[in-house]
Amino acid sequence: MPTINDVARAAGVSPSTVSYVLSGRRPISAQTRARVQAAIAELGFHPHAGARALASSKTNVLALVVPLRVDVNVPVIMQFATAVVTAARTHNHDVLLLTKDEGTSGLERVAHSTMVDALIVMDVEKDDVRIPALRKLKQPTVLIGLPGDPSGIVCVDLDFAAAAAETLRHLAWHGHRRIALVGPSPAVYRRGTSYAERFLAGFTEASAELGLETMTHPCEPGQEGVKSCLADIDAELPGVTALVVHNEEALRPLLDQLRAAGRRVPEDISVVAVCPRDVALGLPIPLTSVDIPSHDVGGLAVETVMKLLDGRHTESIRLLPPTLVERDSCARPAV
Amino acid sequence: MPTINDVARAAGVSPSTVSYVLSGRRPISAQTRARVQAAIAELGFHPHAGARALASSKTNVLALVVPLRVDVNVPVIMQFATAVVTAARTHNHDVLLLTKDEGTSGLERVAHSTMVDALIVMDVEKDDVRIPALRKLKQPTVLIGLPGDPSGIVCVDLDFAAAAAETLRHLAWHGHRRIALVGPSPAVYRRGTSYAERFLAGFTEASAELGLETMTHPCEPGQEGVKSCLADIDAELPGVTALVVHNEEALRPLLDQLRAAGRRVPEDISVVAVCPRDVALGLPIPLTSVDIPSHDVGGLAVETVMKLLDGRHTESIRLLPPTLVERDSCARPAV
DNA sequence: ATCTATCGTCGAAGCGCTTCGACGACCCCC
DNA sequence: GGGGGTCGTCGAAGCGCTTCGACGATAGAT
Repeated sequence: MPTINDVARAAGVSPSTVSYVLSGRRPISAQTRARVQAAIAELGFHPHAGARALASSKTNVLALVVPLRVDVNVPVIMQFATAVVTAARTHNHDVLLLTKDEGTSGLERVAHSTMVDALIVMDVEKDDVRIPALRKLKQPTVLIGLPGDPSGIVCVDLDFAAAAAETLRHLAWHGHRRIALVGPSPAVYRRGTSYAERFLAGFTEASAELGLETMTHPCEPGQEGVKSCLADIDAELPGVTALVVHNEEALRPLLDQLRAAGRRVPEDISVVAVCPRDVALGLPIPLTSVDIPSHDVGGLAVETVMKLLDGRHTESIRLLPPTLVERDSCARPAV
Repeated sequence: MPTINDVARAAGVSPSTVSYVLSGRRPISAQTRARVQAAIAELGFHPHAGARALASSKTNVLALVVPLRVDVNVPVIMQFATAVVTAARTHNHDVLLLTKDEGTSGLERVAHSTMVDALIVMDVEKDDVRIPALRKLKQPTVLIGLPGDPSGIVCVDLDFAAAAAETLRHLAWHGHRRIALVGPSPAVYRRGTSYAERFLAGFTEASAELGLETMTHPCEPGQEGVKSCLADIDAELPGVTALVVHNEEALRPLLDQLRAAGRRVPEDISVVAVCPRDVALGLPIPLTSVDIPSHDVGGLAVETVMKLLDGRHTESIRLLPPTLVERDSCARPAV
């Protein structure tokens, strides 16, 4: 492995000049720059990351903390991850992958040992124990999600409250008045996962504003969970003409159950989902849905991190506006 | 951030002594060690990763290259990734996440700049362009999968040929004689993805050994793909009593199609799948399957990398034996 | 023509750690 | 009781890079 000294010698300049060519932090004449670049190319020089980090206090590495719980949303997480990696690369950064189960100590480890310049943390909970630790780090942090007390930390996410309102507005516009929300599993609510609560709040509020008759119900996973959820809904709010489903796993069994019960979608009952685009498209009936834009959120997280690293200002909460895409699962209610 | 000098001063020893306490590479008296450890704890000292890497030429970081293609197997990849991260952590290593789309240059970048000690590469293809580049790196590499020419590189994977044999043996034991393989999509074969070919080869060979009447057919994704695949199978090998499905995405539509055609599983037709356990369990009928043990393969990859880093010898190809798990999708054929 | 900026380059210091050689102190054995 | 080990510790030399201050050269302003 050639070093910067080898390059300097080959180009007939001093090492610092090579460094300045690389970083552009001081003006270098065109001829010198060309000679240096030629030497770099010829020797196949790559600056030693550790040496660089030591001298500059910058690693050009981001930490990404992902949940490794298998129970939910694995593809979504993977989408986030690849979006983050891809976006980070456009800013000349790499990504160190951490799992949530390392907890607070994992964050402190990589931060204190200066392995990373900044952190992106997914799957934050309402009273996430990691938040206080993150506040103390010298590296900036961006959360994907919204904790109970976001003060001192920058957060990005989809605007789930707006997403809920959007689904109801769409259904109301189609003429629906009695609508039920099939929510995530009770475990998700128990964990205090913020997007669940924000969606719920948005749903309730928009329902009141639009003067709709609605109800909400969490939904356990599996065929059984969906079955009992639907039964509860029929009992509590008979004559429901539309369902808003904020639960990826329930989608497939839900469609199965409806079909088994002889209720056609969308003729007898409309369905609007909140899920990633490919899930909405991968079902027997392409679902009208508010897409969860993992890719965009991941990209936004990286952009925000970069802003912070540049010392630029940024709002402390950035919510992406939802977009509802019409597909085939929504119609006017049967009279 | 305290440095090793701060710790040394606090403990009343020299920096090198602190270093030896940390690394254990030279004997240190119990008292001194205790004093140093106390100082470390009190100051909250964490060695600077860059400085360490510079001085020791070790980063304690592994690169993991994942495909970011969305079309296949996302959950499996995520399982691999978390398995790798978890296993790496038990060896005191972290994981840098790279995407396959950075290609050869991404590998060279992280390797030449000494960001990582070793690489784990997923989704290798038969004539993977990255292989020659990997051979040239000074860092050891472990592939998950098997390229056409694995010479000079260590590979780990599930033994897909044995898995195929296992499915046929199981079906034959149940009394099945006419069996079709529903394979991955043609795109997978075209790409030269080794597990597809190895499974196919194992299937054909075991079929001959067991004297079965079999056929094989790739399967395009989606309901349509499955439909036409089943039609082809019925045309080419009428009276098939069992299907071996080596195609995760096809599983669900396949069960749908069979049901729609009034063929009950397992009474009218048996199905054995090759897929991750949770996929096999998540379907309407729990499927008898050879589980793809992402977790174990990921762990094995890390163990192998560690061996190589320690300079220990290891076989150049390590295939995990498959295990078939009986569930509810297999029965004796109707007479 | 003189003074002051700016440009382009160099040299040296230093980032925080590991590691090698050295050196007492101590123990064991003949 | 002197020679040869091992034990426990220190000092110093780097690892490869960035960055600061310095300095000659050139250019612009007066």
